[in-house]
Amino acid sequence: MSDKEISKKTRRGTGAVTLSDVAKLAGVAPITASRALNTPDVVSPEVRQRVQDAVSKTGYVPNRMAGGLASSKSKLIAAVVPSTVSSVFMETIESLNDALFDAGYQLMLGQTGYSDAREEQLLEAIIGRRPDGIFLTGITKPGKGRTRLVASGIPVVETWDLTPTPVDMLIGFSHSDIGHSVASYLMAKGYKRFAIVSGSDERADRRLKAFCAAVSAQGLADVHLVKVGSSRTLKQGRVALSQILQDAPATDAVFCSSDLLALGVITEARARQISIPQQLAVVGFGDAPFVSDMLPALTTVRINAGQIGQMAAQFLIDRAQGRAVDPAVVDVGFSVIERETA
Amino acid sequence: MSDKEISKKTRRGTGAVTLSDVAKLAGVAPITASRALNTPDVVSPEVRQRVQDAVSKTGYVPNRMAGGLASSKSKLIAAVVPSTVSSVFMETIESLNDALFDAGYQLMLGQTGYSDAREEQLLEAIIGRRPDGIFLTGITKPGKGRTRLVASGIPVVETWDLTPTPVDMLIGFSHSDIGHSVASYLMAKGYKRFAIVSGSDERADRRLKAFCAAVSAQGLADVHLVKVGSSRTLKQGRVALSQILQDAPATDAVFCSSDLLALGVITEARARQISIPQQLAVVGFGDAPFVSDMLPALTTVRINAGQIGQMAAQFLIDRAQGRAVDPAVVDVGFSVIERETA
DNA sequence: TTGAAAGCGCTAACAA
DNA sequence: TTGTTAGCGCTTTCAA
Repeated sequence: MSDKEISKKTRRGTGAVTLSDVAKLAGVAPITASRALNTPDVVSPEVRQRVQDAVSKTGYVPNRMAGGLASSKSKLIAAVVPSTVSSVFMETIESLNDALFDAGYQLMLGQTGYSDAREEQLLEAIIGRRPDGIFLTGITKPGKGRTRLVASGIPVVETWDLTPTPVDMLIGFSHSDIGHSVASYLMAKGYKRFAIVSGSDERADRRLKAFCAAVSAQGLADVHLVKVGSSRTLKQGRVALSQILQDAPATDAVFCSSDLLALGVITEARARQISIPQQLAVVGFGDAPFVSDMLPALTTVRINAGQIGQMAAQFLIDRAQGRAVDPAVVDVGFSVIERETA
Repeated sequence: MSDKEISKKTRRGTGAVTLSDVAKLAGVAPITASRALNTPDVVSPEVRQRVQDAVSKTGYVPNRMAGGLASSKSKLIAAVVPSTVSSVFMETIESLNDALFDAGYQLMLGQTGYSDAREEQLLEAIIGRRPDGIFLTGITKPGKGRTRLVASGIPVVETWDLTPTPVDMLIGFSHSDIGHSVASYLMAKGYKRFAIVSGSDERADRRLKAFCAAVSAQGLADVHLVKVGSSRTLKQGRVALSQILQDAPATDAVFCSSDLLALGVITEARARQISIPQQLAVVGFGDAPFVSDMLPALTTVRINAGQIGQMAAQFLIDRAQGRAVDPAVVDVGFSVIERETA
């Protein structure tokens, strides 16, 4: 009716049901309808009911963009992972997402593909959404991205690593300690000639360096190193073992930077009738859900990925709701899980 | 300065740099700054430069929530998966996300944990964000969720299955055809007594039924069925084979509803010195990246998961930008990949 | 090519 | 407990 009259310079919305529509139907002011939905206890039971009915009748779904703009609370948390298919990180994301959803938050997921340029773009896109928190896999290197992140004032939790200079909160573990522990573990078992099969990322490098340092501290021979790409497939593990056997045939223990690589090494060993762990020991990294039931069961480094996700969710939610988080730096540790391959 | 004067009843924003700040610094109206950023060619080069400089100087990051509210375009796409750790779906999500990001869209990820109630909640939360498109894993059952989805008017692409009654767009393949094809494949190889190890989801059930139908059409013995939970671990595959050997020892071929289950069956067979494929054939589902390099290499059903993600992104973006998508229903098919286990 | 005005749908602040 | 008013930060519409 009145549509025609105000046709001049009137912008129509999407036609979707708005809070005003609901309020009108319930015979209250929009703000009262808002309260009936968001803070029900502050509204009389009768009004609450009328609003509820109006919501049901109209099929109203609140527009969170508008709510977010008005309240400066997006109820959105962004997470950045190198890759989505790698299940090591996704275990964390799964528990993060679960915990967030239960608290009424949505997850935005971005993947960097291990590219710094992409990470930079991604961070800008994320900040543009004004999320209430940001989950990062790994540590942020100094640079434009980090500066923007700090400038945004958005709560950030870095994970999966340790650093003396976190952007904000931190939940991780020491990769150096892992390298050291695995080396010690293997040396204690009497292994003497080591090889490492490693993906090319910075954290794996730190495990590797500590491993080598521990080995040379005992006066043992240099560690033979095989680098694979960032994809870390079973196939690469197989190829790596072939190279090791060719270039360093005396190798009696291999430390792999992922369980899948370890599985590849084991597979290749089986193809060549090399017995594990008698002739060759293998240690993985990650403790993927299936490696405990493999044959032979994989000795590996266990990270409590689910715990990282849960804690991160808690930290982020606490901060989003104005509570302090203390301590804001947590070392969740790791454990070397002894099974059959070493 | 003037802050003090308007202190009464003035709501202050987050203190972040806004478009107005940039505009002021560039000496233009806000709308001109907006145009300089969003439609640069419609603005004079000189003004464009001034605005760019102001952006750099201030570190301005546009508030997409505000932009979205004003333009009714959120540049957000939501995706729903049953679980995040299962890499079958994540391969699709990865390519979906890549394609979306390149087009300036962000991905919101929700997981249902295979629960209908949760899916319902999730859908409501998603619609509240007014995404420009929704990616769904599987087919939406009639119900409140589906009704809301249709009512929202948001472009939807259902995937990973086929149905004569899609909500909107559809990219999938026939699970019945898969069951039938695998049965035919195995029977052609001379296998006669079949078992199925299946997760409890509706799509696996359809593969299973078609498999059984094809088998009984040839007058062969009933298919022995082992159901596992929704988690589908390697361990469950091992347990399943134990059960099969006990309850149906004459079984000569097993069709598993996931590659990981198949890996479990193979592992258990190895533990029991059952030779594959001589004594027992095994077929998986999914063609996970590592199964081709296993020993023995897994015969499985390949789904082009990456293609599904890419197409879905294209469909959703096209529709979000007002272009029609035709055809809106695509069968991407599947293939039975013959390797060593069958 | 630039700008003024209005409003997207909601909530914070204040008042009653 | 309820309502009024004024924005949140941006883009659409219309006018120059």
